[in-house]
Amino acid sequence: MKENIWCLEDVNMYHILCPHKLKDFSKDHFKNYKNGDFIYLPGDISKSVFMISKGKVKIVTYNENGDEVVKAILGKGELFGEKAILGADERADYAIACTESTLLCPMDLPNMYDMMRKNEKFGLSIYKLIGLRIKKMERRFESLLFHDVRTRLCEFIKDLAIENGEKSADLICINHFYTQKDFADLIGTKRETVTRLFNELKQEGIIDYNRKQINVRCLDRL
Amino acid sequence: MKENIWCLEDVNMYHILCPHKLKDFSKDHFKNYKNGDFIYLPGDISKSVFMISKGKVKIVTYNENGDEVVKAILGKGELFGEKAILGADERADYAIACTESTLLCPMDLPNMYDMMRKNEKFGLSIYKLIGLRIKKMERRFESLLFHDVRTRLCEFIKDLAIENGEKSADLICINHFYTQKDFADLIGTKRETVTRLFNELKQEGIIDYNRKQINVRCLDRL
DNA sequence: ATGCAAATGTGATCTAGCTTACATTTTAGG
DNA sequence: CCTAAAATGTAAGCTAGATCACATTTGCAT
Repeated sequence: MKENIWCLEDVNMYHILCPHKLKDFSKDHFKNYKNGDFIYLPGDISKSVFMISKGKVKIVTYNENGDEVVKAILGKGELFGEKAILGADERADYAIACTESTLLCPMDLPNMYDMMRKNEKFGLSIYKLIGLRIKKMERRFESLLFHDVRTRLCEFIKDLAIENGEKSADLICINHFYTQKDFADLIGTKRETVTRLFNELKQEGIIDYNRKQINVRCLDRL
Repeated sequence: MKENIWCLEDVNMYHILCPHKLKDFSKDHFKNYKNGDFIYLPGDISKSVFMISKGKVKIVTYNENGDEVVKAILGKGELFGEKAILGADERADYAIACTESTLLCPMDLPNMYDMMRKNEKFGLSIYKLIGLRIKKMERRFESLLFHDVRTRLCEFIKDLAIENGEKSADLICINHFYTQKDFADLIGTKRETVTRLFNELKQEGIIDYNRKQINVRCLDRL
């Protein structure tokens, strides 16, 4: 339910931020990316923020051992690169389109600031979005501190179900773009453990799954 | 290095934000708190943000098992309750003064917003501060994901040394307000483990310590 | 001063989840 | 259509750090 509220708010954000409704952004165009295209790289100067209009985007870094670590997979209506607003002048990670024809709306920073000053509603929306991001991060952090791996995975799937799930009859169907390695990165564990847990949950009749779908049988047992 | 820069920036913030320099805040006064005083409680409506002018403030929550968990201990020039700016209307944790005569400058939200709109420099400072907070959080998060407990404790002490340490001859002296339980909470481990590690580091001649001081003998071996 | 609660110290288990080490299945690209 | 690479599956063994169970020290309140 908390999630539900957030989710609604997210949608709201999209309507407010979506440049179709914001003539001031008329200069900016939507940009199309193919699967695998880099949107930005670490070290690039941050001169814009992106709103996803269609498709999925992966945010990725490399840790000190050189392993690739997925930090987030974002979808329609979500903002990224938003640390630019907060004064980061260099990108710190990779943003990679991970769907064919990913449609993004880049929003120019100076423009952005201008709008935030002039348009109260817009400004507040941005704050709220950032606030939401912080809340999410804190939630993840606390989950990492206090919950074991299984609980974390269940929470993650639950969130996915609520945000992207399609309710059909008695089960919720999640179409996603995560590999088991991605799940592992995002909840802070190893791939093998994720595999084990997925099978455990399947055995227990809580979920069914294949590479790109999870079907949740009982949300409340997650 | 990076820490140093952050630290400097923090100080900068203080100069910009400190209400002495901001006549628009003339209505707001400094407020004095005694050791143990509650500044706010979970559920309180968030109508202001606080800047610490003197003393220390503990931010505390209770996890689902009902254990008290320290989330941060903040000092002069640091801001807290700033999630109010980002649209949180209720406080989510406890803020407790933990020094005799803790001096705070509460900054009213409506005022704040007003200023942010009118005064470009002020607005940008706020963004930067929040950006800094996010960066810090991400750093902690990554440390939790990738480093073992000992490394995390060392990083924590190193940060303390750089932020609060006083260099005297060949060692850096840190005067602090943390119990071993606090350290444990903040780096995500248990008190017993912290005790063990403190002694380990002492044995190895890297630090010396007592209840309220840590003397770092070799920063680079931490 | 003294007595009690909080903070610290230390050892003996115990275990979740990492590591390692492969096997199998699926997907993409020439 | 075939092959290599990526993604998944599974099992045995190991280890960092949690837990439990106390002892000791410190500081504060009366």
